[in-house]
Amino acid sequence: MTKRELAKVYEPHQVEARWYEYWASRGYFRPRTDAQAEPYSIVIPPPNVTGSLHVGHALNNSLQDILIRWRRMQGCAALWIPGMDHAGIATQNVVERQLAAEGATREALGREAFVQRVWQWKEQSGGTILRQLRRLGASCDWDRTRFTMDEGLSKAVREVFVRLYEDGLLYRGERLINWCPRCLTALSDIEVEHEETTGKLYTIRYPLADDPLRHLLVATTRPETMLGDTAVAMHPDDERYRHLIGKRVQLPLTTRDIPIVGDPILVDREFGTGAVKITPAHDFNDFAAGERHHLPRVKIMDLHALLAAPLLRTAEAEPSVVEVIGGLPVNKARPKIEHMLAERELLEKIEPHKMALGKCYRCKTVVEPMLSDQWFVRIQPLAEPAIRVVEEGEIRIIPEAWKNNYLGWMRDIKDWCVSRQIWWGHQIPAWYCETCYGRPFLKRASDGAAVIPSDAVPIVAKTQPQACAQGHPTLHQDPDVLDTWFSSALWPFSTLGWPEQTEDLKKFYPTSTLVTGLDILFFWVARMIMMGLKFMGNVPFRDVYIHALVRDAEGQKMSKSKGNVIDPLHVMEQYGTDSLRFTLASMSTPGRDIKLAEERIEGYRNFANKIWNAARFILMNLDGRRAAVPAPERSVADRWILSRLNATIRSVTQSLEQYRFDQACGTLYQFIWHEYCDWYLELAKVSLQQPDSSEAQQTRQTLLESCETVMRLLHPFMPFLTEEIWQTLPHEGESIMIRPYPIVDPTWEDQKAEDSLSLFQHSIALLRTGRALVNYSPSAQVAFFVDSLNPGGPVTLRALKTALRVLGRGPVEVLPHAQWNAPRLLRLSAQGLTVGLHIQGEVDVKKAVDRIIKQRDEEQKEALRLQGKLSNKEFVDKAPPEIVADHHQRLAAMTQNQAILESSLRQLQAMA
RNA sequence: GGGCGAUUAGCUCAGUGGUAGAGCGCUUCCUUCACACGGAAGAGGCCACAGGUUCGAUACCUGUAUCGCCCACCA
Repeated sequence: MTKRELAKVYEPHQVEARWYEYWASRGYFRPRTDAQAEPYSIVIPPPNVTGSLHVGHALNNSLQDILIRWRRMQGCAALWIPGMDHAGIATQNVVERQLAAEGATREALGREAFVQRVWQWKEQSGGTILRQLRRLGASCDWDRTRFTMDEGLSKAVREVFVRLYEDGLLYRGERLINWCPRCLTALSDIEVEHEETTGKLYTIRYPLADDPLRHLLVATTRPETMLGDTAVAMHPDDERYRHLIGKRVQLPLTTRDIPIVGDPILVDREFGTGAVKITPAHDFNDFAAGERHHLPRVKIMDLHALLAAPLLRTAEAEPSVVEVIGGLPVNKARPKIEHMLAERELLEKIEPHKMALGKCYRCKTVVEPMLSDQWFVRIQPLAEPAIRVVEEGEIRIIPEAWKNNYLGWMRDIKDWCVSRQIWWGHQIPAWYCETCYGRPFLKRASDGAAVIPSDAVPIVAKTQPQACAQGHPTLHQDPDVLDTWFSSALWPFSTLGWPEQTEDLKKFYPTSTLVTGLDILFFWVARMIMMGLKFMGNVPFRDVYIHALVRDAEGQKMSKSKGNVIDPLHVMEQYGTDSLRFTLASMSTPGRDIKLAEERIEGYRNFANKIWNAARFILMNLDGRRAAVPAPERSVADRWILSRLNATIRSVTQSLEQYRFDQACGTLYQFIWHEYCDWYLELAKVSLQQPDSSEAQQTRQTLLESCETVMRLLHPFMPFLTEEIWQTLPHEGESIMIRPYPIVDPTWEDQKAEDSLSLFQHSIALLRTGRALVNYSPSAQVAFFVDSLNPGGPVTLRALKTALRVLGRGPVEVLPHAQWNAPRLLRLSAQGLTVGLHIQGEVDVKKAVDRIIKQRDEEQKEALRLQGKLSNKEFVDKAPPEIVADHHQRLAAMTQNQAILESSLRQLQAMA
């Protein structure tokens, strides 16, 4: 396409698809292999295989792509490893829902067929998100795409499991864990979300066993669990109850009586009645208290969180009670219990009470503390070095505010429950010998899986053993799978080929930067640090950049149910990928959530179009011109823009080094729009008026050079637009994305040119203000004077006279203010600069008069303030001299301004 | 209950111990040969509140209020 055919409006669509294909086909996403190139690597936070791109992903991956493109252009061997997470529970839920739609269940299908079905689904519809990342421009090395359940990563998982076990950092045992009664699996502590709710605090009368007419008052929020009580506790130093310790109470609704124990840890004397029921099988505190007092654990709930009749009978509930609540879920049973207690006059009172309800992070079902056999990682020994590397700065957390968050959690970390009672995931590499155990294992009714007894001895191995140590072939593999975050924890080294000692591993581990959201700091980041240190002996990454959460314009979390979701695919379709990327990056202020509104994206779409048209202008002027010898020296304008560009390069690079994407974008926006387009292109037009002059040739060269540099500077942020323009400009090389990133060039720095242009800009601005005050159309030619009271000012202005005339649209004279001699002049003055505008014909000067009066009054006020400060002895003595001098200077300038404004005012009033 | 963060223009947000800034929106003017997804000129702020430090505080310190987030087994 020739340059003249470029459309007036930038159309991102074909451009994006075309260039992405071009980059991919030429292998630019692979890291360069020359030995001296410094490695720079990022592993992607693997999105769920079920996922599709939402705006959070768009942010996360835009930032990663900015970093990786930037470093690649800087000459690093830049590697960005993509991949996906199998997302155990989430994926299982998705496929189960599909089955349900077909009227099937996973139990009916059986484990093997179900897992196969998930794989099948994964091959067909999984990984949509990776295609969407391409749309976003993500320059991942797709040849290295990994999946947490692919062969290599599964091998890494087994290796880690075995070694942790051998090192005594993994154990299996019966503990109270968080149980999701809908997903039917254990959850780790952080997989439980707490939600504040108002419940009720029940005060119940427990009759004393030896004196049933007297009662002990016990407070609880969960009366339905009382059937599992095995003791009542009070503080041993509590005067009210001390005599009761050792006695027993009759447990209402049952035929049991239970002991009264003293427990200073569990009981807070100030709360409730000072007496607490202990239900070791259904409450975390009570479980611990039960251990201290060697209490039995009475289970009254099954895995669906139903108060199952057989369990209730075992708990010695009265038959009539079993009749009423047997088989009911917790929330249905509670009012029945309440009613029965009230009937027996055992309910003292009910008060409203605030409490935090735990919910499953995958399905929002209320979780139950449940007693069961699970695998745990002994976390303390892993946490200690992981704390140290962050404390000592070997890993930097950015913004630093989150560091304490991390350290606080790590210092108080609990053992990690890693077994899940689902089918989709890495099955635990532990086997149990039925023969050695001595009794046949029970079979679970639902799926026929062996129920492994608590005290069975596991054989942990990387591959399935044929027989146990005694030679028995009667082995059963643990039916459970590992927490999905177990494999994610290995991601930075498993994706590089570990446990093999690959070249990639040697070159790219530790990775350079991890870009992620705060929501998975504990789930993922902390665990990667622990596992990296344990298995690689080194940190998994140097920098952790934590970005914000994207919310809607009202600050609400985006969710499908609220209907406030901004779909990045839709946005890219409508405004272009570059606009979306630039918007997200420019809003990435550290430590603050992003409230994303569509208008914002539109604004940056306009920015992209502005750039497009600037480039179009340059191309039009480069095109078809007779070659002239460039002028020996660059013009002031040329030197100025190169000096400003240089400062921009410095600033953008510094911002990127500090992960200040917002600052980098702001700097680029300001420079490109308000310096490059608003001023430089206008100034360039002046010298291009004689297209065949050597000055014009020099300007064309500067235009080309600066534009090409700006494109490279902007490329990491707006990869498509910049490639499209860059390819159209005369250029060297195949693609902008493999050209060097601009570096600061000291020879471009030119403070004198910057000062000159600053004076020029102020003159034009003042003149335009004057024209607006008397309503002159921008095209009308109006003569004007200009004078600078600063030394050197007039010389500078005279040198720029042509530009003043063209941009000021009128004949201009640079003369000392005293020599201005015209009957009708509108004079405006600011900062030692004065402009006088010839007023022609009939104009309404009232607006100008008002404006000048206003300005004069404001300046008077400010002058008085300055005078006051300067006559304050303390200020003059104690403030830094440069500040005092600055105040003096400003006061002087203001006095001059005022004189001019006054005379201007008199003249205008005479005219009116 | 503990910890952290926020409070600046109508909205979304930068920012600094010494003249308060941007984007969007708003008002007025302009279709001038890069761009109306544009240009120009404007209006609009006791920088949450109260104390303190300082010659000087929107910025530093303390407290208060409101909002948000994270953590937490007080029955």
